[in-house]
Amino acid sequence: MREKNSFEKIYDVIRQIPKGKVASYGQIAALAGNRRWARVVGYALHAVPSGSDLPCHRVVTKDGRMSCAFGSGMCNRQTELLKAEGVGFQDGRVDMERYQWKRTVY
DNA sequence: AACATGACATAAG
DNA sequence: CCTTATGCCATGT
Repeated sequence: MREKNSFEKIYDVIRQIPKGKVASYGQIAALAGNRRWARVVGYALHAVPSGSDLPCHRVVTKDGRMSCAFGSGMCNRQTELLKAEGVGFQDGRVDMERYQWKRTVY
């Protein structure tokens, strides 16, 4: 099974997301190497193997909202999980300005 | 190889 | 705010 490079990078980036923070698809895609991978990121999460440590609930859209396409209406569950991690929500949306993970760049 | 679909982003109306 | 269109990449049929 030859793992695709893209997926590995994407998974790696997502795994680096600290607790209590969230990252958007575009953000992850950009950190993975290309921002056009936003779709691939979504596909990667959909293709994530079961039992992975991938905090998919920390991955949100640019609106700070999930696409509700997780399980069967688990979208609300993700929000709860994030709140439990200390992420603040506003109007059903994450306060991206405060909780969007900003990769410590040097 | 071709077409269609997708857990997205951005632009334009 | 919503819909439509385009881009980009991967996967399934």
